Amino acid sequence: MGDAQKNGKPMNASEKGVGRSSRRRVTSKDVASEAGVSQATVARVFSSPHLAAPQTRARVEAAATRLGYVPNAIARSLKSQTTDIVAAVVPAQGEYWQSTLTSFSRRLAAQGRQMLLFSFAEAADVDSALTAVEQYRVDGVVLASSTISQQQLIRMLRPGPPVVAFNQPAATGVLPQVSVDNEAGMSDLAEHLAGLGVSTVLYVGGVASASTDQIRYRGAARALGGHGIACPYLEAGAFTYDAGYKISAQLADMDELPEALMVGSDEVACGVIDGLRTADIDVPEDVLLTGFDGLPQSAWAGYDLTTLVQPIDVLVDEVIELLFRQDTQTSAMSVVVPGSVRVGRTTRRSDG
Amino acid sequence: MGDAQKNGKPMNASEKGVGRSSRRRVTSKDVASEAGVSQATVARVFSSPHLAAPQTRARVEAAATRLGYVPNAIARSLKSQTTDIVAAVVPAQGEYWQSTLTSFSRRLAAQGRQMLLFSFAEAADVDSALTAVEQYRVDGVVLASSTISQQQLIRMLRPGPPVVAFNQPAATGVLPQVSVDNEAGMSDLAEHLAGLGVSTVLYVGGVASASTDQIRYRGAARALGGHGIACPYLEAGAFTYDAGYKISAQLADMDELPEALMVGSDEVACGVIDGLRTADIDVPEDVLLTGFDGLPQSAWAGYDLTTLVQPIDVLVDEVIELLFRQDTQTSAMSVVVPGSVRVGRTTRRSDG
DNA sequence: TTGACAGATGAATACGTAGTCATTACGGTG
DNA sequence: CACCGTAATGACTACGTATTCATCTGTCAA
Repeated sequence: MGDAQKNGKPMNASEKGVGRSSRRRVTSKDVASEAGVSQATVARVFSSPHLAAPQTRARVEAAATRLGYVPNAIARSLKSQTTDIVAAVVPAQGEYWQSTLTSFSRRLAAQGRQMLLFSFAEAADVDSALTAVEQYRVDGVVLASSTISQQQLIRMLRPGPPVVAFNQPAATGVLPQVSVDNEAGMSDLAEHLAGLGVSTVLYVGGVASASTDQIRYRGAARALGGHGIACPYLEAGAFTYDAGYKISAQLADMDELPEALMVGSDEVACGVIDGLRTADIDVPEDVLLTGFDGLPQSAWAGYDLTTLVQPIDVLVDEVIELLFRQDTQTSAMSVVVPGSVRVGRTTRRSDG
Repeated sequence: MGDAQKNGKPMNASEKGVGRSSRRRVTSKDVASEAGVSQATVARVFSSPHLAAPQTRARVEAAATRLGYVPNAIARSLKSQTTDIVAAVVPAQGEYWQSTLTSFSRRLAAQGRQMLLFSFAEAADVDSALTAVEQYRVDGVVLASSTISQQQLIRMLRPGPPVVAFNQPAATGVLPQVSVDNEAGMSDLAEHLAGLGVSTVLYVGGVASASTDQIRYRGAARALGGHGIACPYLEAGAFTYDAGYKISAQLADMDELPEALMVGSDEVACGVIDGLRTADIDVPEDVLLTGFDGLPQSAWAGYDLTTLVQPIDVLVDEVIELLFRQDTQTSAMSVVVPGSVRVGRTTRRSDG
């Protein structure tokens, strides 16, 4: 009550009613008058505490707590021209992307940044997503998806936040890019098969037009070629379980099965395995099989794929570093991270 | 040159250099002077076009295109006190949440809203996530996770954006909430088993303290009790594949297996199936099994679970509607959506 | 011709914060 | 005691937009 008297001015509008029940959000101004300091001081206490006297800081913090003050990030963003938000443009489908998303989100959170998520089902939706990305002045953009067109990539080159492509080799030279070493990875898997004495191999790709698919196939074909092994290509049509399941019917109809199948992604590989099983073809007894990506499901005992495990946390860290490093010219930089082969049951024949 | 002369003032700082190469973002002011109108008119063309003369609108739009103007959503948010952003607080782990995320994201995008993603690994991270949520003045918050504490829920009750809990029965009465009918769903599965003549059942839960787990178990116990069937509870310890895989060792060690296992989630169920298989126990030959959730993987031929399919799109729509409906008092509203039983191979014995 | 009126536009302002600049107070040095 | 540097703080402004209010133009009816 003493305080109320000390303040000679009549209650102003912002104090009408009990105040507690007001829906209006508390601002730094409110805290200022509550603590008996200026708005500038309140701002300092929250953004650069070392510039405020300890005693003042304590008083302001107490007032802020009392009023339930929470700094307005929107206003801060407008003033500071930085949002602490990173946009992620990611396909709605596919196990792989979903598992990378949360990794991204956590890494960013650890830095005090947030992730604005844009997922798209159709390639056509990418444009509207990019438009939205431009409106929110995010601090960085991660483009993930092998189906984003070259033209859409170029669109992001106009003045704006830094952009990094994720696992999208087609972007090399156009945008800074981070990906696993697709070619070497598939090559390693091929060498593994060759080491097992395999002499006939069929490659089952996802989408032939996707750059990751092309490069992975190249890795397989080259390595096998070095051993005099041919490697025909068969397209599943999508990077999905269903596509793998369906294409397996064609495999089952073949006059003679190859000794091994190299599948372009784990999710497709799981579909292929299950599909073959319905035709009474067992993996690995009747045909060996390799995957790619290292999805959690690929390690499930029901599948236990031999696959190339992508070090997702490393990839994510590289992307973030590339986004926020300031020193060098990163416009055409491409970071390639090696994966590691995990040998599972699908390349282990009981009879050796 | 004529224009330059007309403007008596010398070039100001913002026009230094060639201008084209400047990194500075184009503002409505820039467009205004380019089009020879006021900033207010530019704003009108973009936010309420009907208030501008068609001819003016065309001129402004042309100028905007020429300059590559993109409205600044941050500034708009500050002025309009609305961000068109919805925050989602979601656990980093768990297949289930990942599949709902993209559904959310797409629905929101269709409304011109974006999703700010907050994923947390530890329950302790929830608090920092909620703090961040409060700073960005989002238009709505979706809380998804059975491990968010009551206290954390209550924290969100302070004046702020509307909050809806997703599949979190514990929030009922505290926050508006949307979930699948866990009890009825598990009850339906139990009836299905009872219809098969099963007389001994074991329930394998995820986390006993999670409200979803409790309610699902209750559904199973009640329905089975109605048939005079007991239903002991066993806790896997987490809603993960690994937890299911590990707990299956305990099942394999039992003196006598029950006729059926009711598992609290599909992901755990997959782990249980694979784990039992290593002990040479086959599903469904040696023991029947049901899951819950209707994950994509549960429909994979390798598992083909009998499970309760959650209508995720419906749930998501309900959440969004609850967030943005204005008319009614939604503070204690709880929406429960029925799921549907999908019968798979795991409750089909070849011998009937 | 004049008044009323609607349509179109510009000037000014507010949103909530962070930083620039100016002011004050204070302790130490010559 | 005068001077100066530093710490602490307040007044003020800019960030880019949407909206209110006032102004202006042209049309139509009286």
